[in-house]
Amino acid sequence: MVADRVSDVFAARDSATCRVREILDRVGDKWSLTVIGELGRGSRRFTELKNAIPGISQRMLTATLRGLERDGLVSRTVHPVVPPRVDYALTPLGLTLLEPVWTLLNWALEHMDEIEEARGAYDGRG
Amino acid sequence: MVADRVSDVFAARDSATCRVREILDRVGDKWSLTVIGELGRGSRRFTELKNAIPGISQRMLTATLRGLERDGLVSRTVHPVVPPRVDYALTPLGLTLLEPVWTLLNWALEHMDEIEEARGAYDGRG
DNA sequence: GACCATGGTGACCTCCACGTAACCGAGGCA
DNA sequence: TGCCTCGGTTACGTGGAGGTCACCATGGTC
Repeated sequence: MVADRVSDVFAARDSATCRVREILDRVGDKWSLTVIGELGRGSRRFTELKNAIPGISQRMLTATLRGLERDGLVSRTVHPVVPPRVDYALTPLGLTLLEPVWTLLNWALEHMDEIEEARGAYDGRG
Repeated sequence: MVADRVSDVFAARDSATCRVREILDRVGDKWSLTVIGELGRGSRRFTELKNAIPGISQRMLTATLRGLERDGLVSRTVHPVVPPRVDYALTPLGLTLLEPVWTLLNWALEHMDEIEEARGAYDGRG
């Protein structure tokens, strides 16, 4: 049963919970997952990312990419030409992240209706 | 390949990305995953949760539980006794969430070292 | 009458994630 | 001499997440 495995891992609170929080802090911000999803489709230039992700500001795209680069999830390649050309891509480590993300995404797609319904019921009760 | 599936889902930006953001907003806050993890081990009373989760304040525990209850992930059972007794447990829907959470947790445990190392290298370069 | 535990609620404050807007430097091009 | 593009950086402002602390109702118990 899945619950048992989860419990076992969660039980080691010092190591596990704090670590999962660290990765949630990384991936749980507003743009990281979207950027990772876009880069999952292939290498992208800065401006390509900006155009592909509606609503993201230049500043936030830079910040998000820096964070992902710092954590070794994304690689940054500068081509010394004019105008500048910078390519971003998922690293091998970044690629391995796609699977857990996909699992979560899939869960969201499968159960969003139930959640929506539960919210309606809860709010209806007051 | 996992990347392809992820990309396909992410490609439907309107439906998928916004939905995964919704679930990340729920699960990505500071305490929800920890509470879910604890409840994954079995039903718990309010005070048991408070004691089991070091650092959480009464107010945040209440808020977190209310949010999870609203989304149908956690059930709340009040026993009309004195002093009050309130039991919290994962709903069937909440139980299904354990698997994707476990996947993410597992990824975190497997790759945290690499991330730590990447951070060190990045910060070292300045 | 005073004190305890339980399961909260509400006022208040702080900090930071995020948004907006302006600016920048190198070179091509007209 | 400007003006363009690309890939940023910097200054500044704001909302909301989350922390702290006080307070509360109930009834048992001493």
